[in-house]
Amino acid sequence: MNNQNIKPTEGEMEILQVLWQKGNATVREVHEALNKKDSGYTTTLKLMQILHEKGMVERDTTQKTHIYKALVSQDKTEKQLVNKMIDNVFNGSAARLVMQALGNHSASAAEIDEIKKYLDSLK
Amino acid sequence: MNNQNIKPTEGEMEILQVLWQKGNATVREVHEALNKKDSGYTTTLKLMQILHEKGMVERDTTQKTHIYKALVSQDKTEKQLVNKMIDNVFNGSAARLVMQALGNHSASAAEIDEIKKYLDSLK
DNA sequence: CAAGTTGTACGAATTATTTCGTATTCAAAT
DNA sequence: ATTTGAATACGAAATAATTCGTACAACTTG
Repeated sequence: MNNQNIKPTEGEMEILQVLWQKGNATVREVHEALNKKDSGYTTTLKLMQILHEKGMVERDTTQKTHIYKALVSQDKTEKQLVNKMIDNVFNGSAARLVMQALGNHSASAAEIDEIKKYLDSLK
Repeated sequence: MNNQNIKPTEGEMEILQVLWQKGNATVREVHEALNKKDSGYTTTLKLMQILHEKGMVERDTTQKTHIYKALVSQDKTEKQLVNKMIDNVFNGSAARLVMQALGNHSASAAEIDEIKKYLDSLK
């Protein structure tokens, strides 16, 4: 199996989000984007170092201030997490998850149309 | 807010699943349903006791062998977890989660039809 | 009734995750 | 050059979650 197991923790996930959104960023940028009142700069730093150890991000260390970039793709990571939830929570039924997601967050009419279009494209 | 915060851990979640499916069950029944090779009976027991402490399950202790039953609803719990994922992973977009869930191979043609029907019913 | 079996209770060890304290390095500014 | 500020490194504390060992109670059943 070609299966790289991407399993970011919740804290790691928050950081990856920022990196995906920004493309690349310094620790300070990430830390400020998250602006957590409950944890300090070195916590963010540490988490990013751990992400690096685990091979989920790369960094440019040619300058004093390192620049980080996600190595795992947002798409793959999201798929992993969603699949895990489908298995763990919805007993393997993607449809059940979808309905729960929509029944819920009162998706707008526009969103619903978008999803229908998407469903058609799957055929 | 009337918001009871249901936040089962992954291990707790597995047990709740069995309880929802079976209606009620003994520790042994749950443990066997899960058949984990990597953890013993007392682990399952402990987790179920913790669920009880937290008020997520109730139990009938009139007999020697206790009988457990979920107190939190499957629907509410699923909603919580899905919402959390929408927020944490999909930046608040239910539609993105849905598409990610369906873009997988997890959804069969039949499932997709079912979802479309469901979408129509939402209007 | 004694021995074995099955159950609960629960503290404590283990493992995972997050958070921080502190040392050190580098660069800019006085 | 010295001070100051902003950065990394990293061990270790704090917290959370899982797992287990072991004591003990309650039922078989021989």
